[in-house]
Amino acid sequence: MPALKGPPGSGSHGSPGQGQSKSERTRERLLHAAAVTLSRLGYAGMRLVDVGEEAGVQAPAIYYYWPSREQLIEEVVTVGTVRLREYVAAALAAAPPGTPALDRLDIAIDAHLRQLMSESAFAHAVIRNISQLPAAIRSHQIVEERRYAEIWRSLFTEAVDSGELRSGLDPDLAQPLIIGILNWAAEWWSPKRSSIDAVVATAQSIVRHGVAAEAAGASGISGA
Amino acid sequence: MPALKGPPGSGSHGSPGQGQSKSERTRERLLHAAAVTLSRLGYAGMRLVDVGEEAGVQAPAIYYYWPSREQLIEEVVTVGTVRLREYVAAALAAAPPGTPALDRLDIAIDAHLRQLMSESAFAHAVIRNISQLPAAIRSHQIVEERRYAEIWRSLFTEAVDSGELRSGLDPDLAQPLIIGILNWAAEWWSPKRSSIDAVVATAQSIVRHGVAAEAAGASGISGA
DNA sequence: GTTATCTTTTAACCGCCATTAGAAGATTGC
DNA sequence: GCAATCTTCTAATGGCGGTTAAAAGATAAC
Repeated sequence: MPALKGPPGSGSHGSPGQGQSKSERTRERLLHAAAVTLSRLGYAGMRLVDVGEEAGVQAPAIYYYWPSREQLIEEVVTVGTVRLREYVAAALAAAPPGTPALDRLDIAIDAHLRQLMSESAFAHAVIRNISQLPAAIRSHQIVEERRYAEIWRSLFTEAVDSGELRSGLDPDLAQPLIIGILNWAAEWWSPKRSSIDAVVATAQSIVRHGVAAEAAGASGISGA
Repeated sequence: MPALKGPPGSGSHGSPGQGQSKSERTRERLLHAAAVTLSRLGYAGMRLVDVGEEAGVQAPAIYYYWPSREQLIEEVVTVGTVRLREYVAAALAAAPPGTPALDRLDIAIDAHLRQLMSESAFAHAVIRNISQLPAAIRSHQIVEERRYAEIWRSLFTEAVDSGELRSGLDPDLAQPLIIGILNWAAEWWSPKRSSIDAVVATAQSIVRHGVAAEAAGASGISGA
């Protein structure tokens, strides 16, 4: 009975694959393959054979790293949610203090969209599957998701408090509607269709005008 | 070898269930059950047992009406797309001639959201599954979807031509982004959370301000 | 009330896929 | 280069679920 690896990658997703053991790299390759396959075929449709194929490995090899298919999926969606949250949080944290709420909203939109469209199949896998995931698998993910939602909630709260949000707009409805703009991009966008920059800019423009108080200008932040 | 029913419901989805034979009603019940189950469990996760259970029938009974699981799903997604398109098209057709493009946009948003949130599990099933459906199953659906997309494209074209769309906004990007606001509502909205009317009004408000040319007023049409 | 047809059920069948067992290949320390 | 461990493979196993077969229940016409 070989001692199963604890999850070593849990904190090291900054710079992908250099100074790790072969085993660690295989594990990451499998996790990534699972994310890709999961977003293509869905929760019930993802076969371990597909994952193995995507990673260049036979299916049973997966059991060396995870005790079950369910655990693998659980890690994919948890990692996907965590990375998305951390990416957006980091972008916001990098903004100088005193940045207006609407500019911070632009930053969050930029980060969320980029993470979704280019950075990782993980966020993609989460967004396409949460609604169909058995509750048992979401136990960890759901915690992270709530933490992420909290970021957006506070963005809107800031905007309300500073008077930047158009009055009469319910922030508790506006927020999920705006998220919809971003998340749905995972369904239709492809690099052939347009540049990421163009999508980000258009989304920012629509959202800013869509929620800003009447007086607000149309400017944005620099091109981050 | 009992002659399989041709699809009798193909044109009669206006007023649900009164003057039909028991068989026709069972077929509709099964189709609806399939839509519900499909949106809950996804393409690969939908079991015929679940569909049967939802409809109060044993699974093999399904084969009296459809030759295979795939054909059943194909009908669900096709019907879902057709109904959505027809519902939105009808709402737009009811607008008086000369209605400004942005007001027509409000109408389309209203219709799309209502169809999605209350009218039918069908649109729901489509939206949650298109990306994961095998191409073979989408052959018919995809045609209807293109026709539906054409409605939205022309809405935006009208808005551009009449100068109601904010200049600098790419309508080919704005359109799918706006659709995202609507479709994603299927993921988060529940009747416990808010009224449909509130969601519709908020979405309309965000979209109107989001895409309107600077001079445009914030008014809408009457409440439907 | 009997017969022909329509509808639904129960009881297999069969293939697919997660999982397990156990053997073979790497890898590393010595 | 040899042994211990780590990693991956090939070859079963077992259950689940789509599908088929054939019988049993409705239904309607006469």
